[in-house]
Amino acid sequence: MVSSVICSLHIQSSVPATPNKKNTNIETLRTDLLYNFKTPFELKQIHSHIIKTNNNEKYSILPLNRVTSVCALSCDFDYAKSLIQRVSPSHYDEIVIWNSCLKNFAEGDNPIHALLLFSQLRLYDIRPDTFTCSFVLKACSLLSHLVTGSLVHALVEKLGFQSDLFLQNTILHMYASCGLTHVAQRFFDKMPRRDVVSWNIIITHLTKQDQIQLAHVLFDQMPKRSVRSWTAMIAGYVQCGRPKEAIRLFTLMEEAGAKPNEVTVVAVLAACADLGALDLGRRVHEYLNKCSFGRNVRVCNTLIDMYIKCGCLEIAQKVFAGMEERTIVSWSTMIGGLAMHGQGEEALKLFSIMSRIGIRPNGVTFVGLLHACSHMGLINEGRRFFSSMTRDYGIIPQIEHYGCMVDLLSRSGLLQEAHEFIKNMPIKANGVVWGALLGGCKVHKNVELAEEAIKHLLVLDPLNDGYYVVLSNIYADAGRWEDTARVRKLMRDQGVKKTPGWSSISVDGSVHEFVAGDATHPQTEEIYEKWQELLKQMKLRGYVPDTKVVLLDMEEDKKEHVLYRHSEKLAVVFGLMNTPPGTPIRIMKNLRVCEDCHAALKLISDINNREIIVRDRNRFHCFKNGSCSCREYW
DNA sequence: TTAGGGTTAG
Repeated sequence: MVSSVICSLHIQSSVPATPNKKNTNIETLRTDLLYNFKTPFELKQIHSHIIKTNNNEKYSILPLNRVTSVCALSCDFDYAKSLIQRVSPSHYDEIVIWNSCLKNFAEGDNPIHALLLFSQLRLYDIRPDTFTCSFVLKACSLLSHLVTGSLVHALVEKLGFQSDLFLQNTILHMYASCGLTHVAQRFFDKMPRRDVVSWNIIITHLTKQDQIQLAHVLFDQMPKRSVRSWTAMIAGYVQCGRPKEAIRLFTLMEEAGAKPNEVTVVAVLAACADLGALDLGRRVHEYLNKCSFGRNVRVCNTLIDMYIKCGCLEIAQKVFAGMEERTIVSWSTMIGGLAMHGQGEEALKLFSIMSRIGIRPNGVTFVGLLHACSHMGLINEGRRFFSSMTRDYGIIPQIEHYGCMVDLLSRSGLLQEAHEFIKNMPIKANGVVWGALLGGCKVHKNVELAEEAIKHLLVLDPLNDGYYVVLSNIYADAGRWEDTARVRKLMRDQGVKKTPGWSSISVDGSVHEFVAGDATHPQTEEIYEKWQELLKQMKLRGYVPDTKVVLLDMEEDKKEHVLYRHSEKLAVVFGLMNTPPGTPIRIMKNLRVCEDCHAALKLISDINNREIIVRDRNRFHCFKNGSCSCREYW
């Protein structure tokens, strides 16, 4: 291709110089060629053309970035060097040109090229300046390349660049990126001068190392904070699973008058998603509508995730539909969200649309798809997706995918096949995988396999109370009360305590949290009165309390009493009393919904003509007109 | 021509 264009350049040199349309096109071609050569060979062809046509002024428009990039990593370093000197020796310092090339490499797809070029520069005795060091250190940070990083650090000292604060920060960042917390901390402590960037680097690093408390101590000590300082702490709290602290800090940030940017917003929305804090999430959305970054893809992706996890699937769909640009994260979030909300068919439809327009799925997309299949009992479809991910897309299944497959098979009652599947897995099964089998054993009442699953779970995840509870339920279901007692004793012996269940509901911006048997809420009396009223109506419609879910040794009527005070029932009754008729009631729960509450909430939704949306530990249940979106599959 | 932060599975 290039040769033919070179040829046309030769032809052009013989045609009259009168400007015409054809000439302009050939000029464009010439310029294209000058800017688009890809190999040293092509560059040399251009070079020879310049020499042959004696067109020396062309040297001045040779794109230097391209000349250096194309030659730097080939064996033509000498050639590039000589060409740089020819191009414009009076205007440019040679190192500036190499720095520009280093910058492109460090910020490009293969930062290793920056390190290779740097070694060439050293080999040719080209003296680095502060910029050179900074770009190479950036590449070292990206590659966690400690060897070169330390070498450049030593060079910085040797060349006397220690007073350059920019470089000091870059070195600090390099040590942090290489995971050398102690070295980074010592370096930070010894820095003769620090600015807000130095503090931000060390704080961000500590939050990533789960040292959030130490990070907060430094945050409090900072002489001056920037938006990035606030953002680093807020994002740090979200990443280490403390969304409440993240939101508290965001409130302080607003009070301090700092203006959130797109990264702050992503962190805050993620915290809202974790907590189900819809009110704040909505407020952030309103803020976004007035901001320049309201259309940022990552911001929109997190916004979608927030609405999904706060139970507002339709708004999430609207945000998704309105996006100008979508990434695979947008599609995967939406597919997973639909599955979580029991809209499996919609999830699969969205995947077809995505495939049709040529978007390539990733591993997370398949987790969503497999969830969708699992919740709809689409065994063969799930099997097809599982084999397609490797065959068609080269994605190696991870433990999450195996977990989904075991869940799919177990829920459908194919327990033996699920067990075989686990035994044949190329990677070691974890607690989630065996837990999925145990869950299937509960639904399909298979005591023997449940015992096999628990044997593994006691080793893999001995402190997880949920597994003991499920096994105990399985025994209770089979009328094996002695075994139920044995599981409870095992729990006691192992020092495992049942996680107290709680449910929360947000009304007018305040969150009301209820635990089982709650008597602390100011409206307790009214709530229980309303419940008794409701219970009568429910019983008229055939509600029978399912006391087997109560694992305590007590008489039946007492068990009923315990059952009636489950946290989600209290939260729903509170919701009925304190929200306008006809509006949806949104509940968040830390554990899975029990069978009795599930049956009760279906009836309550019908009696009161209310949509009740419950987010439990695993998924959403949307109760409406007496049925649930999970179709009893949970 | 140089420094620091973000999204989906749980």
